[in-house]
Amino acid sequence: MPADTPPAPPTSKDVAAAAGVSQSTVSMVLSGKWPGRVSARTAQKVRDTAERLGYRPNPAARNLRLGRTRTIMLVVPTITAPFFASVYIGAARVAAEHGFSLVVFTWPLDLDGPFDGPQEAIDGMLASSMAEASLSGMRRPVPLVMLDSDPDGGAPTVNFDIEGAMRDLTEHLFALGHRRIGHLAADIDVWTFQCRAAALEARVPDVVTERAAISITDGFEAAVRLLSRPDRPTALVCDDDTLAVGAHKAAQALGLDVPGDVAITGFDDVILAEALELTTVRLPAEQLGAQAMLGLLDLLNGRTPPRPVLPAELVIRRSTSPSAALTTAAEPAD
Amino acid sequence: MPADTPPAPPTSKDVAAAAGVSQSTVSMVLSGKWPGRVSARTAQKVRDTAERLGYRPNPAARNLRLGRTRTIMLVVPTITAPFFASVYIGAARVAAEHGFSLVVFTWPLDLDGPFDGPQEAIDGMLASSMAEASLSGMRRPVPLVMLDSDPDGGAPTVNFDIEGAMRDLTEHLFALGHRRIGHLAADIDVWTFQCRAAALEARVPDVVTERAAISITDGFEAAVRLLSRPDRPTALVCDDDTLAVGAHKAAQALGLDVPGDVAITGFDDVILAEALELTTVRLPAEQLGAQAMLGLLDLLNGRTPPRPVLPAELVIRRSTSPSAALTTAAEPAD
DNA sequence: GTACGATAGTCATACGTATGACTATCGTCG
DNA sequence: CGACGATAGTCATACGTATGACTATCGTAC
Repeated sequence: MPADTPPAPPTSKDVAAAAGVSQSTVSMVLSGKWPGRVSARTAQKVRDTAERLGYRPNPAARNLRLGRTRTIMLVVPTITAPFFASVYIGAARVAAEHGFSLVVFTWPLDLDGPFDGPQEAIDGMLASSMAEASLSGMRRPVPLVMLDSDPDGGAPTVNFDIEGAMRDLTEHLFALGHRRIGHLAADIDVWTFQCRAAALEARVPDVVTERAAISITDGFEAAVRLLSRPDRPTALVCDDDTLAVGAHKAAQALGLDVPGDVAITGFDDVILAEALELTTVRLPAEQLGAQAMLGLLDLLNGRTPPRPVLPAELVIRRSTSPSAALTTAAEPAD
Repeated sequence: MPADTPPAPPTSKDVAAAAGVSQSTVSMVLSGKWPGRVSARTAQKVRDTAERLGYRPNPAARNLRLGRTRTIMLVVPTITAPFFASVYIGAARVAAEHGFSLVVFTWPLDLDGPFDGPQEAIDGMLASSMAEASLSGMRRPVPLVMLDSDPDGGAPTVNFDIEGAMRDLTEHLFALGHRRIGHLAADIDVWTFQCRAAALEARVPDVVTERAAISITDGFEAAVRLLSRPDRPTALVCDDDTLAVGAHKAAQALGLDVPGDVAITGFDDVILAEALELTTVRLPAEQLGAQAMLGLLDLLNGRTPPRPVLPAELVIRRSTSPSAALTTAAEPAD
């Protein structure tokens, strides 16, 4: 009596036998290439039996034969941050639309060693600039698109228009009368944050900067330092919404009203910013992932991908509200 | 002149040739099984040349040969929610420790159709209870562990001690003098939320309930309804931190002080709760993912997995602060 | 009637690995 | 000295797919 193992899934050979044709024919029909090699009658018969048997091609066999996996790896420091999760969503959607799947590889920021992820099983990589330093250890060149990274760095990139965002942001603050601006900077030495610092310093002559790890508590401490200065800034520009939350708490702890005594802005527009009604810069993270995936598909098809620069939108909320500033903190400015 | 294609990665055959042995020997040495079939001398020679050539086994060939992929799929409604991202982290860590990789499949809540993810390429699944309804469409039985789902539902589960958490939560609120409690419930019909409602109603006789989709704005509206009742609750228990944020905003909008006029609690303890200083129930999401992955490994090895129930911890913060309640809202209760 | 091009398929093989079946060599024991 | 068990390998094959090389059939044109 045969053991009742779950029946093995049908192979193309099973379909061939059931349809009365050869395995090659099944393969040719289902691949869709080979325009005139199979008659319409036979093709239909094959498709019907494949459907009836519930045939699905074995991915391992296909990968082996074709020498590719249709799998892309996304390398990010963490997937827990909503920003990177959104990047994932955008990239995964485009990947799925093109028959690719996307795996996440989290490469913590505190690991500076060379990359040693599963390189062999993938056709290409999307890598956050925050993982850039680790990419040196690649054993063989893998098609690569960098996210929010130095456009002159060699690999194709997809970027945000940080300068435009910073222009809108500073003009907004200037219009509210802010002149002394503090910069609560992320203490990670990657391109995107360097870019934010440069863009801010280019527009605000006397910016004062404190650096902090991206967390509420570290942002809190750095903001306390900024807000305790004799020449206390009237606005804090934070590199990240999480830091802005810390800054908000710091202001409260020091008895300062937001936005009356100090305006606060974040970056990214994750749900935290909505919850605390923070003015922030909305970075279209899903678009970043989607565009990067499209660029990678270009690369895999031998085309040269574009290097898009995605617009970032200033989202004005209560933490820089002018009315609050005027009614709470000072007389009308003019 | 040969085109300068990137050199193909070395195969076990290349290693065999370089070491002067057969391909079988290479395979036997590197697999580590086959204790006495190869002499120590030869084995070392094979390992050395493999190292020298930078040989890595081709995963597709291995998968084809062994009929498995060492890939697990995690099915969740969204990876953007920090809770599920943490589940992913925990599961991925355990998976990596055992040589498995983890892919994410997001199965949106609004899709009630049968599951049609890439079933063939995986050895097993972890599925959130929020995707449970979709699992009927599986073509062939796949080893499965359910997350935070009905323990009597057939598949192995990993759960939180919701009843214990609700006991701690209600006792905390009772101790603060709260008697009329509103329940801001998630309007998703899955086990975990049914469980929360049941646990709450078992302990609080006259709970009033409003349901809302899990978002700040929907939570806001439902909370407004709750707080506008003639018999306005003095405490709102929310099924989710996101809902609690909406409730917080609703209280503000109605001119109610938190926690003076109304106490608010959330669920999950994501960063939102920290940012708004919400009392909440900390669900160990990473542990959930890790334990589920361990259970799935048991299942794959023919063992019967345990059905752990993970403790949930009450995290008391400002939104139920007793001192604020006493000083702001009312006279001392006794 | 045969040569030929098109049509409609089949055949054989390769991808790289893992493993059951087989073999050669050697030391030892009866 | 022949048999035999252990040791140390090799050989051959299968996994399921895709595809270049090959073949059979037929209608048509010379």
